[in-house]
Amino acid sequence: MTEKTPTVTDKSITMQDVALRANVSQMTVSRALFDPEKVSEETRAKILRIVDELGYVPNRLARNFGSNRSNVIGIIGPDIKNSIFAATVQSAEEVLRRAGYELMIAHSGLSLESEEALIASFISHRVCGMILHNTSHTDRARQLIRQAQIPVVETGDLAANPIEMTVSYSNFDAAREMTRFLASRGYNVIGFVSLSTAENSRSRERQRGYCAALEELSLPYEPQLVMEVEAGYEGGRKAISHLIESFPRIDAVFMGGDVLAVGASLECQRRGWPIPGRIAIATFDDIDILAHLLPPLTSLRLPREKIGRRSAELLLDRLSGQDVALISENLGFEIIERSST
Amino acid sequence: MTEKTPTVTDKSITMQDVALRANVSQMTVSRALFDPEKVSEETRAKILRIVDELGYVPNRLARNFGSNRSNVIGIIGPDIKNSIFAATVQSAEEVLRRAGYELMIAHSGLSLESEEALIASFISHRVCGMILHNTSHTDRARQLIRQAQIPVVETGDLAANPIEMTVSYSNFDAAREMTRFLASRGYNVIGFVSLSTAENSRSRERQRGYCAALEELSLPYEPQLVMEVEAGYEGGRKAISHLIESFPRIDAVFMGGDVLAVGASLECQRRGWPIPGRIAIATFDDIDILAHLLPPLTSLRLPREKIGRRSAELLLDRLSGQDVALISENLGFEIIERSST
DNA sequence: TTGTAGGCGTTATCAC
DNA sequence: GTGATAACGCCTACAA
Repeated sequence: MTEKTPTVTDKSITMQDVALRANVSQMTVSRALFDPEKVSEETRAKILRIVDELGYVPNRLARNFGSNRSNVIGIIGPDIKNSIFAATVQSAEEVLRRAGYELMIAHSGLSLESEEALIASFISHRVCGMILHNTSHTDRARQLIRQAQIPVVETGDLAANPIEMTVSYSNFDAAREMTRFLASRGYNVIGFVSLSTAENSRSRERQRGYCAALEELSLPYEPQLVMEVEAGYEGGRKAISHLIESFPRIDAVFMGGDVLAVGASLECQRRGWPIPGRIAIATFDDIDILAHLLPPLTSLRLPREKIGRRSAELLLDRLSGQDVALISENLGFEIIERSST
Repeated sequence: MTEKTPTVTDKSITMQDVALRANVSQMTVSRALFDPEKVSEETRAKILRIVDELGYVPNRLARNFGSNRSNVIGIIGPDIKNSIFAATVQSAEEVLRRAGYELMIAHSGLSLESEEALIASFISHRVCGMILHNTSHTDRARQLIRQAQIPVVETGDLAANPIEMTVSYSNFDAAREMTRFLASRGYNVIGFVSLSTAENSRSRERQRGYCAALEELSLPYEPQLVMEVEAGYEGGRKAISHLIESFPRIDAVFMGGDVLAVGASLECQRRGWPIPGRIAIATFDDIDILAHLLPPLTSLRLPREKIGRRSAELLLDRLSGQDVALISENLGFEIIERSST
């Protein structure tokens, strides 16, 4: 058996291997690859050719370790399947990868302890930055981040007490505006449905916004009009049935979550309750389906993609040395009025 | 200003720091943490106490580098927002994290070249394994993986030519079965709608399955009954309108994608076309909403979570030394019959 | 433009 | 059970 192809070696190729073949020092190979202006045209060409021949791939682990700075950014959210978080991850990833960074991902459920453990894990990996889709953290989590001295962007809500940078819309403002919008359209017995406010600070803020608007509008707060349900279409269906049956005067409902709203809409259709004739429906997060429902649902368009993009950009700014202290970027929202109100 | 708290140090705490405080060598600290049986009860306790006091966090970068084996697994899919991929990521992450691994994530669109670049990037990070939500790859991508000698699981479809391990259901089989199912219910002018088969091998396999079933059933293949549309609800809506108007004899349609099916269902409602009276609808991927539509849609339940879980488990098996060569795990699917057929 | 020396924080290996 | 020492593959800093 002739050996036309080199025998398979177990160890991967290093810069040293390239250097030997090119008759240069290992440092010159390093420069040719990552600091090309500092190497003569000629040697660089030779080195690149050999790199290609050998199929050399730089060892990022060694690079990051040696230079004491990684190109990995960590991102933590409650649930990867969650549409806002998924959009954030995707758009952040696009920006970061183009700039040469990698993304480490983890989900924490809604547990702050779990988030803390994930943060610790990321920091032990020496991530050079983090995006947290959450604005409440354990004390130790905050301390870990401070100690690690890495840039962090919080999203999911405008952090009241940001660690450093926060990029979001305000759940409170958005809910408040939408409630006011419903009132401006003549509805005055407005229900509010969300996920558990005890577990989820975003739901809590939305509920607060709803309450604040009622107060401003001098509308009475009716405890029976405020519900918390389990996630899922079923939750939305049950909620609207319950509201209509237990509080027949209700004329509008503001669903604090997209899936809940779709469930509610479908339940109304099934029951033959006209929207908005019997009840108007408005909701958070303008997911695509809302425009196709019968009738299309009025909703809050959140800057999903932009949140990820801006978060990434701010991280990059900080990583390139810009020493901007506390940043709070309110990306706002938009009320999309459709025929459900 | 008295110094009650130690001055902030820029550099993070190392094993050496712990070792000095504990009056042991740095190696003993390493053992106390990661090989505890090899250290006396007494010294271990002392070391752990000091680790805690100092808030020492092991440097994973250094560990991975020093041991020449990382605890990071890479995962690449077409689109993080895609429901099947998101479920795969989430369930894989749960299994892997429990075993002490991290996840690096990237999305490739549908471009094989882009996937290749991402694979190269992951390999340069010395990921210890990969999950690819795709079964077609460039030659160089395959070569990179072979050369890196890391375990890889392919998902998204049962790979015809697996690199090593593949965990999925068969898109071909599933489409074939569903088409046969529709025929068994008495429908015999069955349309098929999917995303672009040129760009997406999964769509292609689904279309092939549909065609194969027609042939087995001796039903004629009508080119006008087979459509490819853009992703989104709008695509599904346009497709069903077009099919019904241009081929009125149609009595059922098999939507090769969940969003398309929802769009089609909503369009039928809007048009007043009874389902299944005017046209029956069946679809891929039993997303939650299908059960709540009017009428609920018959669909293929895919083992979404299980795909991620099993992929992760197989990787872990391989990483713990089990040298199983080619594995192809067909996780199957299930037809969920609802009133739309 | 190129090279040399030293170090990054850990693990592997061998000695005590 | 514990310690010393040499890697690991690259980058920083300085020298030629």
